[in-house]
Amino acid sequence: MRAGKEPTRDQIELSEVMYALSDPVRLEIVAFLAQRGEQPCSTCCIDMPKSSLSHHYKVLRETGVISTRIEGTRHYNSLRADDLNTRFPGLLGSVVEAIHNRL
Amino acid sequence: MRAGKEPTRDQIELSEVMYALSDPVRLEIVAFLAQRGEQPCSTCCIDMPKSSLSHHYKVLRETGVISTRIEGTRHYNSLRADDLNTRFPGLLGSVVEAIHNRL
DNA sequence: ATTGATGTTCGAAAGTTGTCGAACGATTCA
DNA sequence: TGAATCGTTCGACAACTTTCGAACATCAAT
Repeated sequence: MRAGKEPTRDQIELSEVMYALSDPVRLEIVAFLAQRGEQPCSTCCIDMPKSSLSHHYKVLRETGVISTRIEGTRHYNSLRADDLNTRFPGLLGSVVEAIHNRL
Repeated sequence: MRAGKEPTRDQIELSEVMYALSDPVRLEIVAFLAQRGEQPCSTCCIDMPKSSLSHHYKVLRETGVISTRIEGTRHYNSLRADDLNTRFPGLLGSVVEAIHNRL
């Protein structure tokens, strides 16, 4: 997996983004952020230990799918929609649509 | 990973497709098939042992990304574009475009 | 029949991933 | 200061992936 923190736009790799989106929990997070916009980790109520959830946020962050802004004790996450659309036009949109269309 | 052979259209899962597309070798194969259409394994000249390549084709097949038609000694592979577009509109197109746009 | 061409399958080795509890760090509030 | 909140990090473990050589299966052509 990617090493550093948040990659720059140019550093975002297709294969890594695909990998980040290959886990149901992470897809859930992406769908949540797509629908609600910037949100702290805690508002996405997935029944899972904090450490597991933090792991998934980390993967999304380090692959360039989300960005995290720290404010006080809260970590606000948001999709890097602009960066992703610039790099891979249409990809994020079709993924989000696919998540919402699933049964 | 998925168990059986080729999944039916309804059985294709977003997370599994994303996983299949999270490997550079497999992205290469997908780009190749998108450009050239149905092709036997051997025409996609990726420098790798047969067994490794076969593994990647297997992943693509079992996740529903490609379909394999056997004719004589050749195994012709093609993208399941219709099935993927029905299930996840726009996804395959944006992925293929992204692969071609990469440096 | 033998050989050659295409791919698959098997088994092993090395690396990666997801999950979880426990410990930690930073911030806020009483 | 003390306690609560919000998340991260660490270490461990089981499960899964990637890679590869070797063996195998199937078909075609000699």
